[in-house]
Amino acid sequence: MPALPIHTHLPALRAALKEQPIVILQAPPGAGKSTVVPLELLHEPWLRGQKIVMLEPRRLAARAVAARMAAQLGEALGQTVGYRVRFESQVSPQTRLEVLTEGILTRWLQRDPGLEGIGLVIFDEFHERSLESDLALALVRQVQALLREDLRLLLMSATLEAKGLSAALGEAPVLQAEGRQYPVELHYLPKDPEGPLPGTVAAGISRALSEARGDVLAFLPGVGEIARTQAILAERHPEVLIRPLYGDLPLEAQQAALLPDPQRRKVVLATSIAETSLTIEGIGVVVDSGFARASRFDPGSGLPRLETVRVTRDAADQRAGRAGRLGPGVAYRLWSEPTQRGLLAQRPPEILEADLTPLLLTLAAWGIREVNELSWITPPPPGAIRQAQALLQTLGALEGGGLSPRGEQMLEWPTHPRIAHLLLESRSLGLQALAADVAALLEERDPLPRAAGADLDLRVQALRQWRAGQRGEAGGLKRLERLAQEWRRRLGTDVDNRAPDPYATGLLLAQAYPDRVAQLREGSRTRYRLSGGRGVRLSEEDPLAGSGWLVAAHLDAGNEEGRVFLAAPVHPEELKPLAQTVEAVGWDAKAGALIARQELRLGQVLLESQPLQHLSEARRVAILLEVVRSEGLELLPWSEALRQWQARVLSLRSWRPQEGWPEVSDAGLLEGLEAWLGPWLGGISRREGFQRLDLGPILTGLLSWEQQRRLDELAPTHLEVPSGSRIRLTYSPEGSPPVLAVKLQELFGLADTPRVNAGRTPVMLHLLSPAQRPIQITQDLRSFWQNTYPEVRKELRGRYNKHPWPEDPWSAEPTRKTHRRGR
DNA sequence: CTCTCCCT
Repeated sequence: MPALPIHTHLPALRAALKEQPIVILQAPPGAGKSTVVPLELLHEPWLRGQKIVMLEPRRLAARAVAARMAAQLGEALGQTVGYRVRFESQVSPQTRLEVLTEGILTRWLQRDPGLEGIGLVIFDEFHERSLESDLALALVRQVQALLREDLRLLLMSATLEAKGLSAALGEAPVLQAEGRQYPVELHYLPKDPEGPLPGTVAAGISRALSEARGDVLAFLPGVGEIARTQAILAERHPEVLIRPLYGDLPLEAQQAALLPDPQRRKVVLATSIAETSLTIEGIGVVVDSGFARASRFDPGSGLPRLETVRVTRDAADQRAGRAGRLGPGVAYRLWSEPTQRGLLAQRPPEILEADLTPLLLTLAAWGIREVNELSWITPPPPGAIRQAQALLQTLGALEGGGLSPRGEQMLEWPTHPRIAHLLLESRSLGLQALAADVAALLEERDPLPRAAGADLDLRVQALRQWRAGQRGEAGGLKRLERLAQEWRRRLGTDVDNRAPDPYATGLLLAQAYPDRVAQLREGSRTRYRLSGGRGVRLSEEDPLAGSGWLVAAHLDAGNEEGRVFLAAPVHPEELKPLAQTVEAVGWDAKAGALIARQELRLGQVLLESQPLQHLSEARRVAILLEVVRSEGLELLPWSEALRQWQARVLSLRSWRPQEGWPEVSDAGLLEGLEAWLGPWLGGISRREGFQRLDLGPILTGLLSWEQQRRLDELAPTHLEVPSGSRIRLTYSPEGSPPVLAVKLQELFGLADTPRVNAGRTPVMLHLLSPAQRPIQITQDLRSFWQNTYPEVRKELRGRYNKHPWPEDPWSAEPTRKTHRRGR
């Protein structure tokens, strides 16, 4: 075995693992850690003959690493060294070292939480911080703490963040190994470029072609930029071979980009797929646009959103490192040095940006109610947790905070909970064969070009036609069929190659995506509203445009409106079993009317609505009372007399606090609304109905007979004055003395201020002129006659000469008339 | 104008 840098660190690593439950090995790419370390540890005494498991983030890597190690032992795969990825494994009873993709371990743990027979779990490429590796680590650490103190964990990481990681893991020891990478000379731009990216990258590539040697690898964010850059370069450098490279490219085209061309110099225009997943031979120069596309889960809508973001420092280093695999290389970074200093060190761990539905289902199966029962390096964010819980609830996977029987069934299917639910439901719908095809298509890359539009049914057709015999390699259909075959096997169903029913496809999609049922908006052919609440759009040319109802499987949350990439039409009647019957009962404030409808709803989307047959009186009254509470007592038909009644009762309440007069202020009435108003609301269903209430008797009912009698006696509505007039009193709710507004002439002969409240409360006299103008306000009539009247008389006598102004008011005849017509 | 990558 050739000596790799890692070999010098092996004694320290052995010693650390002997003592420590968790060890971190930091080694850059090329140090040989993935293939050397597991084999070297296989015979450690502390393993006590138990197996080693190593986790890889990608299937390709799991197979390749296992194969390299088997070759080093001179064995076939599946002897001492084996691997497992979904639906594929090479292991035997002799296997002592198993390389797994990360998710496989999580599934193992469900069945065997003690990890029996395993002595060491190695996390390779841990710095990538995939959702699965964070979850696997959290679970395995709990196993270690509760059941398996002897279990050892080794985290292998390529980046320099080992210190922070160590701190998060109880000061786990960190070993650092050197890499075996050739130096890469870095070039920055004097300032950040402006204008469209393809032009900038094309210029960078021209410079790389003239200044450096070897093939060129350029990193761009996505397919659009790659195509535009290719167009510019093809004109400028006809002598160079240009190859695009991205995940959606057919396999043959990908391979063409990987191999060197013997005749021509090659430029590969790649997405971030070439950072780690694919290695290109013969690259001498890297040109890095500095941008990448990243998917972020939007917890608000439950939809992913694709964003163009600046690369992080570790990604930029990884990109540049691609030029230093065979010899010293060069990398052109198309940004400035100040910008470089501002780059984020690493991408945020996936757990912060991903859909957490699968994670939450796993946790529920693990019996975890509260995510922080586990030790996380980065705890999952609350918004995404809530969204995942809501979705699992909708899919019927949860029950009383734990896993439901359906949730348990879902876990038996190695796929996203949405798709597991679709597969399970296909049985009762009698659509198993179609479900197998649909599930495969939902998981894999789209076999058709984007121009084909969003119709999922076209994909089912393509898969079925391919299967029926007109086979070619195009579009990864073979891969799709392998997957579909697995689902058919598990569903116990046969191939069906007939033309599919697009509405059946839509019905299946609705099982997986009940939150993505889309109803066409009125007056539009492309704009839809999702049951989950968001607005989404199809492209104008899409053959599905104009369909009234769709279920969207793949979409992008977008900014204001989302975009649909994959969908199928659906009959709304077929959605009824998924929908919820909701009683829409309440008050439409705008229309001023009671609403009582029974609605069949799928989230925000209304399937059906009909008047509610039985609205209980209690509910109706409760709603109406709430309306009064929110709109106020002014909704009721108050008259001046009733407001006075209210003020009279309140006056007595304040004058005679011991007597138990009721609290009939507006606030008090609102407080006790149910009791006094509730029984009268029977027939009301519109705002006008309140105005037809007979409020007088309703309010009077608040007083006992005795109180009603005493009210009239103690706080009469009117008083008779010497002239014989019955004059209205005006009470105030605060209980200040009631006002008696009366023409002065009507009081002649009266010595003292009239009183109410059994003689205890003198009224407030507003003495008026014959023209009803106030002359004086007083509670002391005697003093008025004595002190003020002579002056008033002098002043007004001339002006109102038809009225009597006797010198002696004490003995004058009271009158409401003028002189002449006086008796 | 506008779909990165990966996985049970």
